[in-house]
Amino acid sequence: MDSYDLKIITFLKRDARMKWSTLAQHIGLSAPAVAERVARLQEQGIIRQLTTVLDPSSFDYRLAAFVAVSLERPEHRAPFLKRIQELEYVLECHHVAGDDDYLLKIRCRDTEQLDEIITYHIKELAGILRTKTTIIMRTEKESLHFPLPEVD
Amino acid sequence: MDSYDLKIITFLKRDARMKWSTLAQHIGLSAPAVAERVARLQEQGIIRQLTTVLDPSSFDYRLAAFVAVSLERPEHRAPFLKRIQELEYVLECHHVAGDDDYLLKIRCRDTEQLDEIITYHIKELAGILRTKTTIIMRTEKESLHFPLPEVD
DNA sequence: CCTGAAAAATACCCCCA
DNA sequence: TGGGGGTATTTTTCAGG
Repeated sequence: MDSYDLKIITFLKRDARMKWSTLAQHIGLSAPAVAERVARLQEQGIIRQLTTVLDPSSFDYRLAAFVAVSLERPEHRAPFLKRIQELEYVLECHHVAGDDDYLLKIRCRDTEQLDEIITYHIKELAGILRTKTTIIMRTEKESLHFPLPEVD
Repeated sequence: MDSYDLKIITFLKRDARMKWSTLAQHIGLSAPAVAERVARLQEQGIIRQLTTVLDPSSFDYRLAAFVAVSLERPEHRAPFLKRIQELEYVLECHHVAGDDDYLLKIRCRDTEQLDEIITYHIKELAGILRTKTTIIMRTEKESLHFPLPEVD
């Protein structure tokens, strides 16, 4: 990955549909070269996906929450993680250090739906010691993009 | 927003660069109609952005952490939020209910850099009562995409 | 990685329901 | 108002160097 790749990525972060030809002009390569590099970056997994970020409130997702989960014993892990992958409302699941084992980020319609998800889809599993729910009242910043090395 | 829009969004989530013509074929509209709808969805803010998701480890981001922050008094909020917007390593900032005031998600190189960010860029501010750092050891799931209503 | 030609997709027009 | 169709133009793709 060289500085051309970095420049390409920088532009594609802002607009994933930018035309190869205009992108090529900006960075000083030909369009085929740019297309080839992007294909390679995708194959290498450096670019995970070119995707669409939607506005949650437009789809009636008005609630977000973090839910900390503690498991009783290690053997409860596998079924828990399987369930987490199935639950579409659970957007993130991180194994964390500290008092609790996992920290989930959940997005759903309202508190009633959150209650349903936690009570009937998570706590219902064997080996859930406890859950600790933290409601998000306002999201002040939500970025996908960590800083990239500067080029030029 | 009708079922055509939902179908369009569903495809664009998977591939933001999908050609209007192929997308149009899939959902049963003409290419110009699809292009027009996507432009409208962007104007309305339903589509926030067409962007690129990168692999953090490819860019030497090996550490992620949640940092809970408590502020002394409400007047410390504005400068805190301003600083948060400036700090590129802070990807998310949520105002939460409960013991702490804000929950940040930070992505950086290693623990030393995390220490530097917390100590010299966050704790350094006036009115920071305390911070509580939770290291993410493994991310089991990390999705941008909440479930959309089914169509057809 | 570039050039150049073939193929494809897009944008813009007007027409229609 | 919102979608279809046709055509000029742009863009992408693919070959060869």
